Amino acid sequence: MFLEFKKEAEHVLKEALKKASYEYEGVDLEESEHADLASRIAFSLARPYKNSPAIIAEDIVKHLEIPAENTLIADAVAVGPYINFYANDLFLQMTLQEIKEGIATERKRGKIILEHTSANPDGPLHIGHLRNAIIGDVLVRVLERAGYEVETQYYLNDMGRQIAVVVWGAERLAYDATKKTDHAVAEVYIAANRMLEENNELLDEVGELMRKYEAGDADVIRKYKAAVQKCLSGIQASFERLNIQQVVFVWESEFARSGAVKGVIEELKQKGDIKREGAAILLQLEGIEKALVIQRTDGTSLYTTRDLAYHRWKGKNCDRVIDVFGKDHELVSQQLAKALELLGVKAPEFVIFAFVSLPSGSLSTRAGRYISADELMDKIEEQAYTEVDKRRDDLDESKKRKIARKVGIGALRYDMVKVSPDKHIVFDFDDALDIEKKGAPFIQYSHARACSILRAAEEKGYAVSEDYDAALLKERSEIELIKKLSKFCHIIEEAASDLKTHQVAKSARELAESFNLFYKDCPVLTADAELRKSRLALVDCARIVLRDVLAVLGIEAPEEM
RNA sequence: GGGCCCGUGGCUUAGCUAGGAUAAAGCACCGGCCUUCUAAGCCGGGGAUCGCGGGUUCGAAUCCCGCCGGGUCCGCCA
Repeated sequence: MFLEFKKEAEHVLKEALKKASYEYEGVDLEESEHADLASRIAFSLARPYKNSPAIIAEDIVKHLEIPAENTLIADAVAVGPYINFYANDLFLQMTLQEIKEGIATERKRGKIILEHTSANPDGPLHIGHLRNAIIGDVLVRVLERAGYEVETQYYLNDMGRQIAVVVWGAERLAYDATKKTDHAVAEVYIAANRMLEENNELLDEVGELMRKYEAGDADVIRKYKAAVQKCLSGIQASFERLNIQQVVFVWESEFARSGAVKGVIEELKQKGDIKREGAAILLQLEGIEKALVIQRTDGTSLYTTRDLAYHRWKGKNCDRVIDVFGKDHELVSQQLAKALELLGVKAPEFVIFAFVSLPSGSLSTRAGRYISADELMDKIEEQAYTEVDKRRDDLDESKKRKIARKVGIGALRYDMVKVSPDKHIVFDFDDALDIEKKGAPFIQYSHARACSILRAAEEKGYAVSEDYDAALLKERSEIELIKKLSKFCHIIEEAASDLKTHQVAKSARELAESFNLFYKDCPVLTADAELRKSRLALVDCARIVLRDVLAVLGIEAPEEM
């Protein structure tokens, strides 16, 4: 409902500006701690109209006309240079009504192909991939909630040297059948790398595998598929445990063999600024100093070219392309965008996130220097279990485990998504396992409390009904809570347009905070019958929005904790 | 060497795109609150030259320039 309120305030303010004959660019209407909405427009009018901001604000307010009925605005006043808008009782009432009826998200806004994670299938996901996967997955959920149809893709780099090393290693070493499959693959990969380092002449065999794979040798393809699938099934299991939504795996090799890569190279030769160094082909892109190699001296394709073919295909098959990439892909993504422009295909929108490193340095699967997502999940769930166990010895074992899973994975997801993607993270195990009080468990706890009130109400025969009077909700904490609830759509809209998921995490925490204040201030079950009905309605609305905002974060909402 | 990103209380961060109302939170620390719907909660307290130096502006954490520290990338790896 906040969006409707903002729209109306904007309209009213624009009318006043027109009436007072001010020329303006934007109305500069923002959320504020001092009002429900505040405009700073008087500052920017001060200079052209040679008057103090306070006088101009006063003048604008004089011309302001708030409709007599059917309005969401209670009042608009000039406070010094600021014009402050306040929402009225109808706004509060409509907010609750809208939540109860279900917030409409029927608007169809087109199709998005979003790519995230795309980790090489040479081992398990590690904490770096985790950041990619979680940011990507929350983005998917935000965009879906905002009305887009989203297909999530995982680009599978099966043509690189790493995978060739895995395939080569698998012919000489046995997978450890006792381990999760992706971990078994990593062991072979690490061991194979060591063998190759000690015997450089064996590298030719790896090169031979790569050539045969690109050429389409049936036997080699079979070996590759087996190795990649082995790793993938492990990765997929981790995704499920992390509550990552369904992804479609797109194999890089398909673009190489389908002729799409050749097609891209031919097209770039015609449309681009090409130079040749021997048999290699280089593409000079506008504004980028370094030329992009699009074909090797030996005539084979490169990762970049194949990626270009992939992105051309994506661009043609949806309305928006979004890529969640690590910082190391920043230059590559700029080159990609420029080259796609040459090809006449829309460029992707990039969400670039900074690295996760360990105190000992950067992560490396090949060197075995990483913390796997599985290990982290195991430990955090265990930690969550001891926390549950500490508080709830009345519950049976399976119930405690179930809650611990939700809390542990939730805490992990929240911690990853709460910080801005361009912040570099140095991973600290103790820190990660310190189930932060104001993180996911805090929000989940608020949800559980709301559920608990509703359960107790039902037992006493006080069912939530449509028959309540929102006007009875006059306590400060009640009003604050409703206002927080009203912002849900606004938060989703902002996150969907800025592609900034960490703000959703922050808003979710603030909502939980508001609920906890209400919980403390306003007894529900012991209130008078009429007030009780209103408060029960509010609790139910809070439950719905807390559940929804957690769902957008991909965090499960337990009904008890 | 060049490009891009980050630098905010002891620690982790939000705010920076579109400059404005006392710089906002969490952790840690100190003190208080469970006979009332789950204390994973609530209330109070101390603690910040917003990396440093200039500039623009009536006004700068926010914009511009320089420097320092960290990260990342820089043609035939992916």
